[in-house]
Amino acid sequence: MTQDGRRAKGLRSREAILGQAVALASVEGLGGLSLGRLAVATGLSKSGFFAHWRDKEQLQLDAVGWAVRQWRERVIAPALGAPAGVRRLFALHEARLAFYAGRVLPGGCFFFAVQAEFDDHPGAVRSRVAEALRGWEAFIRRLVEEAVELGELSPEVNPAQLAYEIDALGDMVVTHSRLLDEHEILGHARRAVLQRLRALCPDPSLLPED
Amino acid sequence: MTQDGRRAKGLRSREAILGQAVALASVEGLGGLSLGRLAVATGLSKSGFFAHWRDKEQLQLDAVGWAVRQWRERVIAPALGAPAGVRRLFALHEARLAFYAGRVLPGGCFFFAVQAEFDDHPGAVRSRVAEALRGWEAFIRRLVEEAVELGELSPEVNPAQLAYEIDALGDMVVTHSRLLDEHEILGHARRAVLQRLRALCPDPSLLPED
DNA sequence: TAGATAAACGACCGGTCGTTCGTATAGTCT
DNA sequence: AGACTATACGAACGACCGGTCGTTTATCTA
Repeated sequence: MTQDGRRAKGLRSREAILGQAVALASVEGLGGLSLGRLAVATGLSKSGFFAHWRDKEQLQLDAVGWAVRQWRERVIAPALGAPAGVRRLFALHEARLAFYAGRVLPGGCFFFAVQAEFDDHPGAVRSRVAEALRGWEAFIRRLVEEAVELGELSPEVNPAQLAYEIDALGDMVVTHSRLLDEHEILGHARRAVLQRLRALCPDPSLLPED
Repeated sequence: MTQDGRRAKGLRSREAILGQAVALASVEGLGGLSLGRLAVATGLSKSGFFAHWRDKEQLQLDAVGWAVRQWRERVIAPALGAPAGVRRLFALHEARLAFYAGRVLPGGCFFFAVQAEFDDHPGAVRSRVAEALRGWEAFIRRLVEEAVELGELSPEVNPAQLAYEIDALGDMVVTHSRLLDEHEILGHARRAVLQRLRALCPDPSLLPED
């Protein structure tokens, strides 16, 4: 319980480095993440890293963990502020779009970049990323099921199917908004999910019209 | 017009190399595409490449061009075999899913990998990729407009909006099918577009039920 | 105060990267 | 036959990569 100034400083360093690493990886990917450049970005020396992580893979794994926490705080938590049901489902979609539009990460989305990079590279990092993705899909599915149970979505809805649709319509914003017209793409992504939910909702007045 | 055996051989080499490059880049990305590994995969020497391309960027640009041609042959052309309208639109979606499911490229999709990689890296490659993406989106949009003109889609349909949805629902298959259950994801992607089109189509019998 | 410990550093290693250069070979043209 | 040219090669380069090592500095503990 004694407060060790040394360990506290180390913890601060780790957190700062992981934040930078996630931001950098959202642009360059976890593989293109060079320890040298990361050192420059954090004002530390390259060799100093190995006091905190055994090798690059450990840093990558911790970066995934850090990104999961960030996603929970910036996307999931805000959505949980909305009332359960179809409104919470749409709030989740909007929170995600806001995360992208707000340029929280310079590359848009850590997970998108890392999924595209590691889907064909078996290993510990891929396993963690797949686990995070499964958790995310399961979370959306649960919100769908909640909405069905509350009678706010048609009972004929297939939760896994709708979860895939919502996720896909949001995911594609990351690259397309950077290669095409950002404002237009964000509008398409928002309206696509909104109209889909309104069509399935017995009481569309729960959701904005447009 | 005289057939030069030397140039013919060079052309064959270039085509073989570009095919390998596109396949490799669908896994590693265009940046992670190492000339050394590419040389081994094609049975040539690394230095021999520079007889064909000034530098790596030229090779990358040609690889994008090759991938565009491949996409036209393997996805767009088959779809054009279907009658214009909503059936052609769905045939396009199915041809794309077949391209992924058939493992034509080991990484699933060249464009997906390259878009994720270059959306934040300005330069000639990014410009070409963005141009290819604009062309692809415009193509889907045109098929939507055709279907509307033929009365096979509700006149209230926003073509750009629907094109985004179809593209997004197909795009996300690339990573998700590799990180989750492939068969399930393919089913979600297929059914999502199918049901969306059937709901907008005055004569749903034009499309399969499921 | 002396010893232990954690954080961070500079110098350096072997390996791979993209690229250059000089050269050999084989097909084409005059 | 001789000049020319496209293809391809081996050797070598400078830059950068992930990672190791020994050391210094600051802090905590006995």
